[in-house]
Amino acid sequence: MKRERIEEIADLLDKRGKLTLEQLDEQFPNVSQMTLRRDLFQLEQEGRIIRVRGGAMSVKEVQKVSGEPYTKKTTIHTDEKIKIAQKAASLIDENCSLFMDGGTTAMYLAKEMPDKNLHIFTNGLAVAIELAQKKNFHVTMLGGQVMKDNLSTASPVAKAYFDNTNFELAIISASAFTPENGFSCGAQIEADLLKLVRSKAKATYMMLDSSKIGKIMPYTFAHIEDIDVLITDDNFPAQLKEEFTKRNIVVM
Amino acid sequence: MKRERIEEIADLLDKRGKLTLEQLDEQFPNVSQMTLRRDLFQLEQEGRIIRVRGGAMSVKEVQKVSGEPYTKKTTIHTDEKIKIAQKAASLIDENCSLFMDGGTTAMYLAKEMPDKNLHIFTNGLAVAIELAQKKNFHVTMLGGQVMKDNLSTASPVAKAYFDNTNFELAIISASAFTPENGFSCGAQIEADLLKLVRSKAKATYMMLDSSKIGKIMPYTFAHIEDIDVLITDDNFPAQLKEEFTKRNIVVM
DNA sequence: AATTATATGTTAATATTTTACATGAGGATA
DNA sequence: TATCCTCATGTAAAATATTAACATATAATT
Repeated sequence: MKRERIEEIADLLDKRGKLTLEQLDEQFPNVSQMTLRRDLFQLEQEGRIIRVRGGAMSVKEVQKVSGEPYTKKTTIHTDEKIKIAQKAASLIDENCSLFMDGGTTAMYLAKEMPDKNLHIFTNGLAVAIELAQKKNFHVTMLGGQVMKDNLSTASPVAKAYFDNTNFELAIISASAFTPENGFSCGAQIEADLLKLVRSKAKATYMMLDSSKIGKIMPYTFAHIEDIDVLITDDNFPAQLKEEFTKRNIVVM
Repeated sequence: MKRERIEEIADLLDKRGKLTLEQLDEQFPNVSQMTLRRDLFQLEQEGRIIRVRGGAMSVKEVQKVSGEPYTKKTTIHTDEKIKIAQKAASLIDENCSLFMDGGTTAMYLAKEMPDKNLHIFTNGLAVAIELAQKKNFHVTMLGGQVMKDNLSTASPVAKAYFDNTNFELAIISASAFTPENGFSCGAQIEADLLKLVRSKAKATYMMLDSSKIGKIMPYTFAHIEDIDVLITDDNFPAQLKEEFTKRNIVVM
């Protein structure tokens, strides 16, 4: 009953963003202010809220203030990305070994994935940290030069890693896509890595939100026929979908 | 000059994550607390910090997914570690190539380091992210299995990376130290990596806050005579210092 | 140099938070 | 069931931090 109240407070704070002790007192008339204070203290210990003079605020609220911690992109496509991530997460079986890239969508995927026994390789620093939160994951970080814009690594030496390792699945995403130029990204070294990953994996799942369509980036790392499953959002053009399905590529 | 001070406060907060008014007062002895309060108020208005009882914290700090989480209990040894980090930072020359480990002290060091042209290798995920914030740093992440407790990587394959790379300096820290057992840590694979790093570096600087002294962890990766400089705090026992200096190791 | 406006300092008043101790509810044990 | 124990909660005083109000200084403008 203590725990329930605390969770209720946390929910309320996530919803409202910020609450004064007075407001909390109104919401919970049957306990004293001191108890509420102690609850807030505990939530603070758990890292879920920040106590400020007069009350407390939700950590989530603060995190919202200026969008993604490491990308400047505003969160317009956030909802789509989360949905794509959820779809992708539903495709992952237990006891499998897979590669994830270091992009924003992968970040959401990392959060959505169930905490099952999985071996995961990634070249994303933030993704690796997120994955490391899950008890049952075995996470392997690929080394290499750190790209500051997307906090991923890439290195010609990565090949050395892959020589001893196997994964069934590659779940990756692209910065840009057109039917003619395929899936592309902004760095040569990254493209090389992704090609390598593709060749190593038994299957490649591509996560692509529709905002990427029609854009071209300098380095292509895959063409339509190179992938097995395309995971996208509802705005994906029907005629483009045709292009994939007629090549026996699942679009979802 | 008001603006300058405010920016300085903001920088400091981004670096430290959190500051008490008392700490701020020490940093700015020529203005009154009230002025500092007003500065904090303004920064809060600008959405860059959050004022909490006793002081303030950086929004960036809160936005950080993990790394050095604000959740972690305000460690007593924080101030010592910052001082150690500052000493270490003062030793780093421009245009040099160095290795840093993934520990907490390294995290502080990453924040304290001046944004000069440097090549830095690290096995710490959070450290790499922190280093990537600096424009002039060339950061290379070592790959390997991610250790969840300290967000570092280690791998037998790391050797492959080191074959092609050189660094002059290794700045590392240990989880435990005794004169008999030397510098030790909690994972075999980590010890192996650190030994490798030592052997590869022209000089090894060890950061050790005095709380580590007298503790023993399972895997020793260096003995007293293996290091060149010991960077520690004021509580470092004088007789132990003797042990180092008589071997021509600089203690600072 | 005079006059504003802005920034800073000082202290008292106010509000919040913490501490310390008291009470009560529920659970386990004999 | 009585007793002891632990944990959650309540109360009020004490400690601490914040704000408000006013005084003074500094910089800026004419």
